[in-house]
Amino acid sequence: MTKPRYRRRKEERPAEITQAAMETFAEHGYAAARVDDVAKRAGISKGLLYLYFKTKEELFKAVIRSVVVPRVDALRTAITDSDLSAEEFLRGPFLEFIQKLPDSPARIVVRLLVAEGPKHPDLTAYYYDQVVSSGMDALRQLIDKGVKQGEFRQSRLDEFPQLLIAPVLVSIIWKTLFEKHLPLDTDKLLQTHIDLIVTAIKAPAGGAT
Amino acid sequence: MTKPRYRRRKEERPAEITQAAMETFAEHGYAAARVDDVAKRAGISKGLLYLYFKTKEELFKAVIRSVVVPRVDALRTAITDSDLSAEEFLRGPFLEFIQKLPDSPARIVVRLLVAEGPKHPDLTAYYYDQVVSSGMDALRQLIDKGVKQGEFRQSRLDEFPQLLIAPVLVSIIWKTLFEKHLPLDTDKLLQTHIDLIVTAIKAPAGGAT
DNA sequence: ATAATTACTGACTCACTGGTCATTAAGAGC
DNA sequence: GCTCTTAATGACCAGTGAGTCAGTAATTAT
Repeated sequence: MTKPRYRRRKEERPAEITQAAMETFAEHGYAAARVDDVAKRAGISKGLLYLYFKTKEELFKAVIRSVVVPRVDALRTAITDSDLSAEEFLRGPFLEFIQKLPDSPARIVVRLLVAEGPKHPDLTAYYYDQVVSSGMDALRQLIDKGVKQGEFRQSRLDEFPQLLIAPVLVSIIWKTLFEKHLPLDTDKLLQTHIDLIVTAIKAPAGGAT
Repeated sequence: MTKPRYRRRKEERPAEITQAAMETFAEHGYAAARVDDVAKRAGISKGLLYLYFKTKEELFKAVIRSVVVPRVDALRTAITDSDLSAEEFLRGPFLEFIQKLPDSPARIVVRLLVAEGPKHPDLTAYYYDQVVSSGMDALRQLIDKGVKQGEFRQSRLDEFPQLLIAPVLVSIIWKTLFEKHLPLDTDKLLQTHIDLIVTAIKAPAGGAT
């Protein structure tokens, strides 16, 4: 009755390693995180990790991708599936979506990207294509819809959809740095933000049908 | 006629080293920056650098402080000295101030803080006290003044003054990461933002004198 | 001029960690 | 059971870079 020293689990390893890496990067950042620690956390040897990921940088990219992909899909389907008015969508599903971000792994991604992005141009490009570009398109589309329907007045917001998610960055960075000094009710902050924006761009009363 | 191999310049060294460090950190981030390179850039030996700064971390903190201190003073005096109305102040000096940030060393500070902040609690505390806390106070004061004078309606913006500077973060991070993919007119973005906010909180026509 | 002081140099150490590889053993196939 | 494949190990190597320190030379004091 000798217990085997390990089990072969080819399928599960990559996801487990990625997860372990994310947690380790979250604690120490990319540069200061040791590959050995990632391996330990995943319950494997360093050698095995290098069987699945060629370099530390590859691992890094895999982490980013693993977080980004599902989240983007979620938002995109939410937008296309919905038949709410633009305002209702902003106040409903969109608000909900951004309220989740500050406590999700997105927080770690932001920190990692800001810190390491400039040194990984291909990763930044990937993130830009997958998240930023399509996210902006979706938001612009939403705003334009609101304008066409007469809900919203014409404004320069559709030129800068980034303004809609700016407070998410504030929330994330606040939680990363200042939570201990002064806790921030990010849900309420984001709610307030949406209220302000909608107020600003709402068409004056007496519009179309 | 032998030129001396070096000159003793006790007074100027610290500032020069700090400056060189900021440039080096800007290029590579804190972790990946070599102390040797900072020294070379400052035109001195590594040994001398260690005479002025006990550790790399000390140097890091000195860099942050050197950028932060003058900038905060600038804003604070701007606010207290001005006798403009709240709206005029937002559209004038305040807009000007935040428009300068994305191309100033503040950009580097943000990147460094997001990346390394969690590992340097005392530095984060310092930044919170010197910049965040007093900055928020100043903004809140400004908004309250606007409300008292009847320019602005009561809103939850004074609970979350962060919303006023949120787009600055977007601008900074955009310039750090995505400038090459899609240049961003940050001046116009910030202008748009102020327009929207002012529109949202402006009191309905027919107010006080 | 000479001595005393100290800003400054640069070669060295040493801990650390990313990445390799020879070896081991789990599990599949016969 | 026996053999073969390959998932998995862990000791090792080599590069790197933070921090040290014995010595040097610029400057000041006498």
